[in-house]
Amino acid sequence: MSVRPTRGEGEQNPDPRIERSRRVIQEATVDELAGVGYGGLRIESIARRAGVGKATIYRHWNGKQDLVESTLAMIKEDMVAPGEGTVRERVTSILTWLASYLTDSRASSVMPALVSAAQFDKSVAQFHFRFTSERRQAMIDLLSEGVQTGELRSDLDAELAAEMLAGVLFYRRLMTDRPFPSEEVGNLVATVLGSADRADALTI
Amino acid sequence: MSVRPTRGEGEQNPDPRIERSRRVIQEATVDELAGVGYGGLRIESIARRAGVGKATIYRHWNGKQDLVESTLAMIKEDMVAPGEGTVRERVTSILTWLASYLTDSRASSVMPALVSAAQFDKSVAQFHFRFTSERRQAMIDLLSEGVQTGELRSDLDAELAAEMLAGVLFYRRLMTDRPFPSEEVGNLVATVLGSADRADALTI
Amino acid sequence: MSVRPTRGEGEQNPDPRIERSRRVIQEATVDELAGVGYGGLRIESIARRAGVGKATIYRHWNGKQDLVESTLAMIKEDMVAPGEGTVRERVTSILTWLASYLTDSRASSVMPALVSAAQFDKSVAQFHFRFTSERRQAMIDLLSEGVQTGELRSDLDAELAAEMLAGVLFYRRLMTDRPFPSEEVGNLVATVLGSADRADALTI
Amino acid sequence: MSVRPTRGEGEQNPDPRIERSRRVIQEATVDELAGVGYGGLRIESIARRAGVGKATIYRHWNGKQDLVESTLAMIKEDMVAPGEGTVRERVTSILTWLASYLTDSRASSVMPALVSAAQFDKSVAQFHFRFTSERRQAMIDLLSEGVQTGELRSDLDAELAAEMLAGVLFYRRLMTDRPFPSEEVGNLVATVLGSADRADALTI
DNA sequence: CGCTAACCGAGACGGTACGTCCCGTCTTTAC
DNA sequence: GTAAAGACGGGACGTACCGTCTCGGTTAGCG
Repeated sequence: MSVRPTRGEGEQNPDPRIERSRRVIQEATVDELAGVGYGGLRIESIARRAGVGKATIYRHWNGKQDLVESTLAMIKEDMVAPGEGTVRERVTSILTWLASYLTDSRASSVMPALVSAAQFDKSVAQFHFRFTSERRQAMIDLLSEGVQTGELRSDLDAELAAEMLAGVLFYRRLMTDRPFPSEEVGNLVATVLGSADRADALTI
Repeated sequence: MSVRPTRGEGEQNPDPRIERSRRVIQEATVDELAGVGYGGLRIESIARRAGVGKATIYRHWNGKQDLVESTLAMIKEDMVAPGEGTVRERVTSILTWLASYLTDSRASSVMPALVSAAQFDKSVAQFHFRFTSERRQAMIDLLSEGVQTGELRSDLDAELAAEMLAGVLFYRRLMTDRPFPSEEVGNLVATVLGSADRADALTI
Repeated sequence: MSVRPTRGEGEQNPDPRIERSRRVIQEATVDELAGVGYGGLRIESIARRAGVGKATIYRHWNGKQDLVESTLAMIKEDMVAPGEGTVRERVTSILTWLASYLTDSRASSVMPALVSAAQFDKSVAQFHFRFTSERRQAMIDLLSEGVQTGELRSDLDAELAAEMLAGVLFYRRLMTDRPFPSEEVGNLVATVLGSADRADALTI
Repeated sequence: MSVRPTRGEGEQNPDPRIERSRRVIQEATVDELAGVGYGGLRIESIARRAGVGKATIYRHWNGKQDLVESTLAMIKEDMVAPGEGTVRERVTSILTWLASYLTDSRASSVMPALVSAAQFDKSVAQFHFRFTSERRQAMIDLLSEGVQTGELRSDLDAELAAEMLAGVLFYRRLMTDRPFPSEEVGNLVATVLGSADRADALTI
């Protein structure tokens, strides 16, 4: 947890320098994370890049871990809204976003750092696993909805399907040097959920 | 590349102290990696744990990266042989091993470290991706064999299926705190390849 | 020089808060100086002890050096008036006061700090040497008066005698852990000036 | 006390780098002390001036105080031997050396720093007072010898005379900007001990 | 079997980054 | 306008490791 968490809406005007410091430091942190990863992160580099004193970082966060956690939480805010349409369309939309997020986004380069840090840092782990869990649950809910409405075949294991869909994307991002291209998401969805025009005949 | 690469079989007797030093240092490295990850790795800790001088490590490897790479290559040797039986059985056997490898093995705890290091270290990346690729290709070959012999349905996309199978396991290991249990590998295989007794009716 | 020097008597009423701030800050400064010396002086400690904001100190003084200088000048005001009686009595009286000043006074504990600071700080040096010089000149004048009136022997070197008298006291204060006891001042004066009853026989 | 005190004669060859490091660091320390005093001393400045890593200083000393103490002890070694001749000649010789030491010597500029530090630092105090005491005792012994041999008048208070002699020199060094010139030492000695050719007529 | 060269542990070295403390400046809010 | 509170950029603190180096003390295996 950061020393001084983002304030609630009801509070008075704080010193605007605080806002500014937190912002420039987090921006520098994202850049550094993307460039050298969690392990290579240097507080002094962040301070230098942000043009602040090292003490200013420690004034707002308790250390590298705290800073990274809070910065990742900030990035998470950028997450897409679900969208509209059939379940199949919404699933495709979410996965397309995820694929491009893992392919292009500056923020995505912190994912490997996060995966690694989560193994050895309790609080990073909590953040990482909770965040993943939320994303996954949203997908499971969506798939369950499709099963209930009959759009998806009735014997679909929503949980396993969700893990296969996400699994392929993360496998390609983390274990290979060829991230899953967003153009092929349609193909992946068709494979896991069955193609739309033969939905009645499909088994997975 | 290590300063003194593992010798081929044809070489003369080296000083046995060298052999011993390399061994105890790599053992200590595995223990440290499992305990604190790649980022937390300290050469001095390894030296202390191995009971050797720091210089002895640098005498045999060029640094942390070189040492870790060579140590991981050593671990890789432990990889299972394919086994026998039907394609479905062999696939299940490999995945069961992989699941338990990712769940239990001391060595598995270096996987997250490897994932992270691969992003920022060219040579670790090369090692990591090549190793993954070999594993994946073996699986693809196996699935293709199944398609050709008619054991698996003809429209199976071997590559995508391989990525789904492995993807679920790695997703669970890297992105969640509940690694995929080896007991459920049969279920996973049935879902992706279709259950054996209805193989003719399955589409993936 | 302090930013806002102590006002002369003719000035308008200043904000009484200013007067109060200056006072409590200087009191805290004396306490800190006595406690940790010039080198260990911390502006933040003074502010905390005085119960004022750090900025308040900088509003009235330009920094540590300025604050200390102005504080020492304040202490100096406490200096004794010469007194009355024979020259020998007045000399004894002044030295007795000086001995007890160097032995007991809270303020005396800043003397070593002053000695040290004078070597490296031009303005502290000016203050320190001027103050010492005034004290010394008063003593020389007094001794010269004694020589002229015939109370002291005619070949007395007033300047050297003054330095011997003060020298012993300061030597004991600064160079040993046994300050010169005020009870023995009579003995010292007798040694340097000759004992009163044999004044005609004495040579120094 | 320094972490690794100067070794005894019987020991084996140590790493010669240790000797060298201690030397260049102490040389740099003397220079810095002379330049900025004890209060202004910066470990990083010493390290920079000596061309060593900061850690090397902490490898050999426990901190600023320890380093300064050990450095002053080193300087003390340079102290003159008593010399020969009559007591009066030897006293004059010692004081002449002390006067020039306090006037010229690079090392003398650490004296004010020492005086100040002794007030607030127990171990510096011990060193400072002990050193002063040894010097003073040597002078007292010398004067006592003169009294016993009849070279000096019998009613001389050796202790007080020693303090007057040293007192004048230190008073001039520490309390004024005009250190006592070594050429006038003869005059001072004559005043305190009586001039040689009228020794029988002298008091004090 | 003894010599010599390689290998070893130990740890000093010049560095870099850590997280903490204080400096002197600057900004805000309360009175 | 003055004050308390405290954020800010800067820089030194003392610690922990880095990767390099030097040192004697083994130990191997060739002569």
